[in-house]
Amino acid sequence: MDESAAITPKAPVRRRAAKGVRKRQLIEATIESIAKRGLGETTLAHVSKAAGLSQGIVNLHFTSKENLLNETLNFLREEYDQALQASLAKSPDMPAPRLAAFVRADFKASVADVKKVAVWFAFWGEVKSRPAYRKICQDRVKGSNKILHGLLQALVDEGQYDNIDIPQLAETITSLADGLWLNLLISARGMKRVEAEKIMMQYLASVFPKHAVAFQ
Amino acid sequence: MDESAAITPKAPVRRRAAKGVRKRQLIEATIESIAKRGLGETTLAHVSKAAGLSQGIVNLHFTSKENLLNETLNFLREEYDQALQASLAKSPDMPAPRLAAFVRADFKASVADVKKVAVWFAFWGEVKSRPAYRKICQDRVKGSNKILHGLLQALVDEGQYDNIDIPQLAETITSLADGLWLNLLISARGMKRVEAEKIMMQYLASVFPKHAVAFQ
DNA sequence: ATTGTGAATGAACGGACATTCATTAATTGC
DNA sequence: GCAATTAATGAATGTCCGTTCATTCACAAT
Repeated sequence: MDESAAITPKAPVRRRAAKGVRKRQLIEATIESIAKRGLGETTLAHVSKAAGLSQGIVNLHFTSKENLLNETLNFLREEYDQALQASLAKSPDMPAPRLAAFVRADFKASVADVKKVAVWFAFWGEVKSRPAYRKICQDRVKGSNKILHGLLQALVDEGQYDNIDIPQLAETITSLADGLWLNLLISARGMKRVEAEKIMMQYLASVFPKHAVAFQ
Repeated sequence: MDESAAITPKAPVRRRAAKGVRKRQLIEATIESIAKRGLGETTLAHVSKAAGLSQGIVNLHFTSKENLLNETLNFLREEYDQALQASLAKSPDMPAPRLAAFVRADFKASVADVKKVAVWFAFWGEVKSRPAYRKICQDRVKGSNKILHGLLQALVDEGQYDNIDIPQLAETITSLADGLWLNLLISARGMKRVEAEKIMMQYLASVFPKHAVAFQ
């Protein structure tokens, strides 16, 4: 909470650190700040202070604020991708459980916590006017969409489902997931991750009734 | 496009106008600016210039920028409500067509055009850190959710549908609608309103198969 | 120890922006 | 017509914030 407490207390303050370490540290401070104050109110002073470092530090490592924000969004995207891959890697190699693992990734605690979701929305809110943000957001969807298509195709084949328009179904699934994220953020009586996940699963069970057990 | 062209050309520039007229004019200029530049880059100079008025005009009518933004979001909410009411008013008085009218309202040209959606997302992006925004957004959902529950109940009764969890279904429908809006905003190969609407209808037809005709 | 290197600092700078307010001008009531 | 009223202006003000850069400091090589 208090952003001046970010310095490791006992250990003699390491004044020098590897580039990668600092950049990551600053990106995480940025995420914190955006979640707490919003994109508009986030200043470099906030970020550097939260990281326990000095004024000019962001410009040193990222050249500009704009750059820091781009890299922050990119970090979020990579983190999302990795969570997705990890979720898939753990699932048994069958279409239905894999699809379940795919959508569950969206609601894992590390991905769908309110802070992270708030930051995603902060960037989405500027997508229209910032091509750089739009590009990164599109890349996220493009990557996961490709996987999703594969999973859906496999499942349709396995279950001999008829009349399923895969591209359209994929859009529905991603849209529903994103909309549930908004719910997580806004909902008055605090919709929870598990509840969102349940809604998602219920939907998949209805589309693929023969595999309903996989979506419980 | 060019924001200096907002003055009505021939008519002798009316220097004075009713309070309500000016406020509305400024709110519309704000929406334009947010859609074009984003919330973060929107300045009072942009807004007043786009309205063809002077520097201090926003402070005169809204006291502060914060106030202007709150009222802009509120305007959007009211406009959304009215579009919903209008859509319902035109529909025949039967559950299925009414439900169709309800969701179609979300994808009417006046409501779901890219500009407006961009502005919604701009505000959603700050919801976490701005209680005032959150409140207004919650109110929007609360209002439409109440109507939605009624429609779903009526339709379930009429169609004798079993095993339908109405609150959960309502969440699914609103979430899907919001997610489709995000798609409208981000999607590379420009998802269109009609396409989003089709996805929505398809979903409803699958939930209420006996009334599928109403959702075409 | 001495020196070279580059990470880190933080005071200073300049531009942008919200807000203020004295002034101007249109409109209304008398 | 003549105040009185109030919308509107726009230059001025003060604050905030991103960026710069001369300086300091930690560390490694020699």
